Amino acid sequence: MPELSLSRPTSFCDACAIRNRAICADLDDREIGLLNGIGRRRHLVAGEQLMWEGDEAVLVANVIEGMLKLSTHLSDGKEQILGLVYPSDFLGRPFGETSPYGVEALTDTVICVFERKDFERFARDHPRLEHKLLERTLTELDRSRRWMLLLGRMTAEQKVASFLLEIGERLGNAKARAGTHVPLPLSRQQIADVLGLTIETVSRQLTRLRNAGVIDLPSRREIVLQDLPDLEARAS
Amino acid sequence: MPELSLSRPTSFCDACAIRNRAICADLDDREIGLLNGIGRRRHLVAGEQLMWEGDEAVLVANVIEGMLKLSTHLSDGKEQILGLVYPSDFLGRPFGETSPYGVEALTDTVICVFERKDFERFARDHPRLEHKLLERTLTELDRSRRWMLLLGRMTAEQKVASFLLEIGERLGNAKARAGTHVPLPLSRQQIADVLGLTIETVSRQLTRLRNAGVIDLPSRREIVLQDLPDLEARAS
DNA sequence: CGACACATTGAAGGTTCTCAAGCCACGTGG
DNA sequence: CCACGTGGCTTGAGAACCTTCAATGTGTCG
Repeated sequence: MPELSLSRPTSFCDACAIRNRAICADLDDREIGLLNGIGRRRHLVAGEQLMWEGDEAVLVANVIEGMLKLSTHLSDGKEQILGLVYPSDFLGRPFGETSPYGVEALTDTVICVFERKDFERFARDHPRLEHKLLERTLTELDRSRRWMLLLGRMTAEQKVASFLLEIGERLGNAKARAGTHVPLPLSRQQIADVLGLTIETVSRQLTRLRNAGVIDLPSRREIVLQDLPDLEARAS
Repeated sequence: MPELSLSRPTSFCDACAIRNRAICADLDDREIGLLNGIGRRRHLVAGEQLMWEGDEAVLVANVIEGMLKLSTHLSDGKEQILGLVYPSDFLGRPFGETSPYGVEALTDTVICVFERKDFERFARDHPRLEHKLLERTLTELDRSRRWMLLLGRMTAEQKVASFLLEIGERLGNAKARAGTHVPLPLSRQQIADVLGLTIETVSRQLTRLRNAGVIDLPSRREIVLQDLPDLEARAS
């Protein structure tokens, strides 16, 4: 922890990979210093559960590296993934007592965690932070509503194509181009749980797309988007 | 407009039915006066469209009376209702350029509208209001995510039962009791568009529930919840 | 190499959708 | 007052899509 030996208490945040994209972006040095005082870094390994559905929401976090899922279950055990969380996204439920979903790391992950109460106090004292959080929450609400259209009205093919486009955009670290190699942080079962399908239907749709030359599947955890326009047409 | 003749510029808000439940709840008299200066009341008749999907988002509003729907369409015309908006709810997309959904009144409606730009300026100057808006947006996000579970993983019967319970809670002006008479502000087609089903499936499920004695359907636009525990069991 | 988890493929089945007809409530005009 | 038309809702039959169940295939790690 060489950061702690510095005289200025800025350590983590200065070197933070998402410093300018997360909700902390608008804070000045003094504020960052304060925030740094109540947060700490934490590593999660793939598959590790950070929060459980219905449990008391004790912490919130910024995602620095890696990817997580938010998910909930029906009484018969069927799972629905409610959201995927990417680097620079905010994680957790401030101003609420219990977590309405479970949070699990899909890949090895680094997050910057805060006690929820500490974070709330800080947020109420720093409107610029709260404003950033509001903008982010509004964007997330739009995103989840677009997902409702997918879940309610799309066919299996449209769902899978939409999913591939989304993941391509967010992980192809640029607007997806033809031939983009995309790492796939989800298993087939998890893709099914995102799309409200079964694992078999997802598998069939993927091989259909591969046979049509629209995508390639070099391994279970990689996808190559070969014909973007075609994929977009199928996602319509 | 007798309010304008008063010396204090408080008029509308003082008499507002949702004064203590909307996002304005935490404002003091001076702030309410300012807010009142940039807002105005507007009436909508059932079926009237307030905003169109994809259009520039020029206004935001508080709902005072009545009910509205947020909806979006697939290219082939299929509609998905993304949310129902009740009295005291906030309406619109602040801090965004275009509206990601259309807004239409389901019943005759009274709203308190603001130019989006005016509202944003006011919000940034009044952190207490922005905080209220944040809490509301977080709650709305939770709600829309719960709806994702419904859309992705529930059977038609579970969807219809869940819908009836939700509407019973929000319109039965109390925690729903057995025998509660619930007005139904949606047509069968609109219910289908909320649940991601077809009108025929909704109709069949409703008659199944009626035949089972769980509900009664005195008219097309009324529902009586007769056996709450049974309905809850079917919604599980 | 063998065991295991995960993924693919196939065949059968079911729930929901589609298409079509009939029903009901309501309003209008004869 | 009743016939009639209209729009919304219900009901039925058949088809489609996705699921379920089951077997086979593939990659990874000891």
